Amino acid sequence: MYWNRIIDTMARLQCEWSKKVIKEDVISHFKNICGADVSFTVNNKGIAAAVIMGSKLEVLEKKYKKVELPIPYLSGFLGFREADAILDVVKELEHPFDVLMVNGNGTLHPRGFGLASHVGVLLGKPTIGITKKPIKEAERDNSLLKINGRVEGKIVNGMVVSVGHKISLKTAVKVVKNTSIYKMPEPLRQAHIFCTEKAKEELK
DNA sequence: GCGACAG
DNA sequence: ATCTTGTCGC
Repeated sequence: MYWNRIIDTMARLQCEWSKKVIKEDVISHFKNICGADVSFTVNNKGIAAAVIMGSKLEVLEKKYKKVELPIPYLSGFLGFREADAILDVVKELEHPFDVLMVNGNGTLHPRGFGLASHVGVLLGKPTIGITKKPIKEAERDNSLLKINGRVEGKIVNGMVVSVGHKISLKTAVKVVKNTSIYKMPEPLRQAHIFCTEKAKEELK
């Protein structure tokens, strides 16, 4: 009964908060890069992990934390499921970082406020959204991805890249290219490996 | 019941 | 996301 109203409320908040997203570069040089991801165990519990890498893609710091996911997965509302978990673990990091990479969309989203933007606005730092496949509402135009007729994402090496916050799409693409060895930027890949490993340990 | 889905 | 091996292709 209340579920439809919850969804309406979340959608309204996304529209409102999307106005806060800055789709321009606020810094020009990216030294330390953070990747954060969440793996699930059971009953909406999971492990959030964050990894910081330096300019030569060396690991500077790794952190993980047990988390609870407040709502089930629902396309278009991933931010309300995972953003707090990611913020919790990222805030425990001691090293500084210039940009955060997240497994999800940024402005390539029906209401311009995917997980990466959600995390970015709440954190107040530059974020980049990266996914393996475009969100269903996206329209493809060669390597460009449009939502509501506007270019908000780009396909790079099979990955979908979009602006999370405080960065331009052009720069976001550049950062992703510079940090990719495999088909996923290293900070995100390491964070993913780390949290799935910890999630499996949790199941023992 | 089946397929589809940003994860 | 997660359950899960080998296999085809570059």
